[in-house]
Amino acid sequence: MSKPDLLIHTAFELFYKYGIHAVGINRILSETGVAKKTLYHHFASKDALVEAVLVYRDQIFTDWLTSRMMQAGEGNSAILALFDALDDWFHNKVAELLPFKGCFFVKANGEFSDHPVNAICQKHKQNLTTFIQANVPGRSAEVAQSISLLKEGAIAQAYVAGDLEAAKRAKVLVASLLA
Amino acid sequence: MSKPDLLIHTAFELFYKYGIHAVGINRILSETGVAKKTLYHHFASKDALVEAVLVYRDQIFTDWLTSRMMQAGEGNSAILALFDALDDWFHNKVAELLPFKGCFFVKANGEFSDHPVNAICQKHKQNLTTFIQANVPGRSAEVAQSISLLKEGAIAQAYVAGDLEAAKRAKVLVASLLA
DNA sequence: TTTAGAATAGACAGATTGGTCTACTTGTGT
DNA sequence: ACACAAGTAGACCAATCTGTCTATTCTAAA
Repeated sequence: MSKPDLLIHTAFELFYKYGIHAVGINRILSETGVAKKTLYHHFASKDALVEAVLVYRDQIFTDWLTSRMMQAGEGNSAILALFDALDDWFHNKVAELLPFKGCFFVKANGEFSDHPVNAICQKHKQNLTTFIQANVPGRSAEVAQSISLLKEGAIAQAYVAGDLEAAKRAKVLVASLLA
Repeated sequence: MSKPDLLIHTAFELFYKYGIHAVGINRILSETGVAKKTLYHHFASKDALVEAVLVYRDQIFTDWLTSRMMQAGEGNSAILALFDALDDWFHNKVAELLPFKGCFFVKANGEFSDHPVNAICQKHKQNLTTFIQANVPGRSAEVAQSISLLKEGAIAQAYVAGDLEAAKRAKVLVASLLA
């Protein structure tokens, strides 16, 4: 793996587990074995690394979720598959997402205020909502927002309250919404 | 206002806006005008202050939400009132909660890992779910969890995605759940 | 009026932060 | 064989972090 990729990968692991402000550059360096000069050769600042990490996670997560949905077909089956996918995530059955620790974008967004990070997080959520919308009867933006709400609720409830069955609950609610 | 209360109040404002790790002790001191010695006279450490802030917010928030619910009566009306209350919060109509910046407990929880803070945040969510449960037909724990899920989803969606009408969407879903 | 606790300012300590820099070693493509 | 980019270790910097401490003042109750 290239040095930039290694840094991004390791930084994500640490940021996701411990929080972004709680993890210093030096810790990322000592865990990767990469020299400080090399990090600053590839990234202008810690902020730049943070943004690269968000882009990386956006790609991994969005690819995974959309492929799980499309694999199930189109329309309602795709929507229902979304919640089956979440359920797998909560129960740590998805290796590529790493052990479940909530939504990285919600966490990152909460650590910054009036910062480029906030825009990246909002965009990530918007993109997913748009993808959902394409699979909703009549492509209704309203319905897509409601489904996103259920998705966010399931993730938050699973993480903060420790309700690992939250995705199944949300699936029931989404089924009645689509009916 | 007593010094400890002043410190807690100001610390909450800053933590809520900028994040806990992003705000240093010195900033809280300079904004309050309180001496450092005084802070450490009342709180053993920054961690102790953080925990006091969480307890403070728990009280303010829970008191506000439960009183809004009970004010509307019992049972289904209380549940529906919960989402009307959220809607007011999102639109900054609730002075005592300060300008809406998402759920403080979700944010705080995301900044710590295997730390007393996590237990406090989980407890806060559990307490609210228990209160909801008391107003649910048949006192079903399952239904209460689903309503909590909708509540969390509305807050996350309103904050991260900027969907300020999320509470109204959640209210529609909860109505169908109760029907 | 005495006295104890709460408050003050702010110097100080030791650790850690993000970031720069020098001097050197590698690896790769021409 | 040569040149250039990417990598190395780690010293160093200024700023900031949490937390301690001294020396002094305020305030309220006995």
